[in-house]
Amino acid sequence: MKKVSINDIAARLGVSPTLVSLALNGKGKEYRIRDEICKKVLDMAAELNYQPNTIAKGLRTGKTQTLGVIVADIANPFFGRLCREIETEAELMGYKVIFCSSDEDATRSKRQLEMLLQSQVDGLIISPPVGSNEQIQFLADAGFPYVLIDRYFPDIDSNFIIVDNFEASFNATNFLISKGYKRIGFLTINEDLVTMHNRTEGYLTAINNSDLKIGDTLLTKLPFSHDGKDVRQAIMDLLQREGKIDALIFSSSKIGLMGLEAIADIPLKVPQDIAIVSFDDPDSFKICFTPISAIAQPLSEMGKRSVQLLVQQIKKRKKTETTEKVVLKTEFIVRKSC
Amino acid sequence: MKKVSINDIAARLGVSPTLVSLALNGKGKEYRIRDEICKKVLDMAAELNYQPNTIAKGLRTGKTQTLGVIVADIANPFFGRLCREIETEAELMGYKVIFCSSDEDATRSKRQLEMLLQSQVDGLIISPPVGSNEQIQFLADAGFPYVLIDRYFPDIDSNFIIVDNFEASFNATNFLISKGYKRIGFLTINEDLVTMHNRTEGYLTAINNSDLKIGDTLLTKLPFSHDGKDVRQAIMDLLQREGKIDALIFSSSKIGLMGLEAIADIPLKVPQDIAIVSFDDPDSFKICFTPISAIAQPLSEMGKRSVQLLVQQIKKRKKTETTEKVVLKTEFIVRKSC
DNA sequence: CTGAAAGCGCTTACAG
DNA sequence: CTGAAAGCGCTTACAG
Repeated sequence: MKKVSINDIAARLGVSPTLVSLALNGKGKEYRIRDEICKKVLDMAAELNYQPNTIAKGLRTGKTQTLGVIVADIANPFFGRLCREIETEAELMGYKVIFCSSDEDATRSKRQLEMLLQSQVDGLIISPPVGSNEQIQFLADAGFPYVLIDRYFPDIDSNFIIVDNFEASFNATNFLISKGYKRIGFLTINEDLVTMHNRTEGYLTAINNSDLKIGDTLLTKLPFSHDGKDVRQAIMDLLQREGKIDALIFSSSKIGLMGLEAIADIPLKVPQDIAIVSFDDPDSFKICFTPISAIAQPLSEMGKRSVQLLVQQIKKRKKTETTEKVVLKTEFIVRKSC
Repeated sequence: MKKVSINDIAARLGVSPTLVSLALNGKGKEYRIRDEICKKVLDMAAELNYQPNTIAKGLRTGKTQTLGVIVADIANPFFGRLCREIETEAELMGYKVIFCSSDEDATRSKRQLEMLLQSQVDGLIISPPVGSNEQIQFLADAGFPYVLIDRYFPDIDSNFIIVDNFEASFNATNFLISKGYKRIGFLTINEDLVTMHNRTEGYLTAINNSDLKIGDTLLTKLPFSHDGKDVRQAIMDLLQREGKIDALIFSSSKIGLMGLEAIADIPLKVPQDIAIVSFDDPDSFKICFTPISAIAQPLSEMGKRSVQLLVQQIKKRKKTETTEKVVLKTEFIVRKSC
């Protein structure tokens, strides 16, 4: 496959590569190139099936029209759908995207960040793992265009798109309280992510504002690395407390999926034995043994806004002085599980 | 963010860029550069936090260490997990990847293919939509490295990785027959994809080899564009045939998910009212009202093999004369739905 | 209206 | 052992 370049077209036509470049880029008018010549160039390009080499262009212009995205795992339904939204919006705005899954591992994300920077991406959308603070600080200091998504670091001034996790958690907990549930458990992970922290705080605040005298006794934090067995064990523990739980909130779809598998296996009947609410809203919750009430995040808006915010930043020549912090609302979808 | 180049290092050290390039690429020994100089270069690179510009390298060498992937939709659990496997294996082999979702639209995939080619990807992994035959033929004619995945075009000699869809479908149908089900429906889409075709053939062959005298009367093909309502309607139709269906096979997880939602809504009890088997095995099938028996594809192996096969092709300088056609086995996972 | 020249940041013969 | 030069395929002042 011999690739045809701008020079080939120029040679065939006996004109300069400059002219070909100008004509091809629609700058014919601007540079007052004769229409007739312009047309000849376009025709020849079509005839030779000319495909511009975008990396050569990128090297010259310093813009690659490529975005880098780092999320925890593109196979996870939450991030997969988010990535899809990002892809679609990016395509609309003329960007392609390189996706990376960090597995919430700061070492991996650091390697991926370096790779993306070396690939000369124009900007980054990142869901930063615990411990990646310096990586983000580096971007901030360098004035490199980036947008954080799903989480942020309170001590680093960044553009970010998140949802109001505190409120979502607070409302869901209050909903359960209003339904008469007395012993409401909360299952989360022991991480320093603000996202998870805020979800826990929302739950605890609702509990402490209520007449339920349970404090944080039904709050369980799973270790950072956990699997289905750990989740099952945690649920068993909550069931064996004096006055076992009558409702349980999962702080993410990942935990929720594992938790529901355990619950089906124990088995417990939902909502008779236990009421369930989970963060996120993967397809599975709709066809679950009992459809699960869910705190759905506005994935489409999150994806779109993050790309828009990023591209806006890329386009701006001077470093932006003020960062934009977008906090979106979640939607509480009540199904039969409570 | 001033980027530091090989020339900056050379200037600082008073040596030539050639030397720096050689040292940085570990060719010091090969070119008998003094160890001492090599070390100085490496130290200076570290000190200046030098990041090689991979697109400049790509322009010069003709290799970008980038793979292009086109699937139907990265948010679809099947393709999302497949992409994740591809990402991981590609990273291991030193490649980054640009993912595109074609939505099974040949016009979109054509645009994406052009974009990827213009981006100088070293190779492509494609799940080609109906009607994209010429796009694939073009790659084949050009001798461009590519691997098809999940489907292929019988009349184009390509490398591909698929599963044995006929056998999977044949076995699953026979399993239902052996369990005593008499009126086994099959819900698929009216597409010309071999994958879907083979699944249908497997079903029909099993039915026709049996004593069940149903022929293709319980085979329903949905229109190319279908939504939950169409699926629901199709199931209602099958239930209203004289001697309604007692078992139903879904030919993909996408249809399965919509079908199960309809079944929960009608409502039908699984497996009492109807037994269910579905192709693919998303998480949701495990926590479904009744866990669903599934035909699981070896996603990890598919992803890994496709990358390996592709990279092997890229590395080979001469065009490969023989293509490799990999047909993997599926795993039939029996759960409570039948 | 059009072209020659420089340069983006690399690598790779080639020469000495 | 090391450097000068060319070139990958573009774009962009600059000159005429």
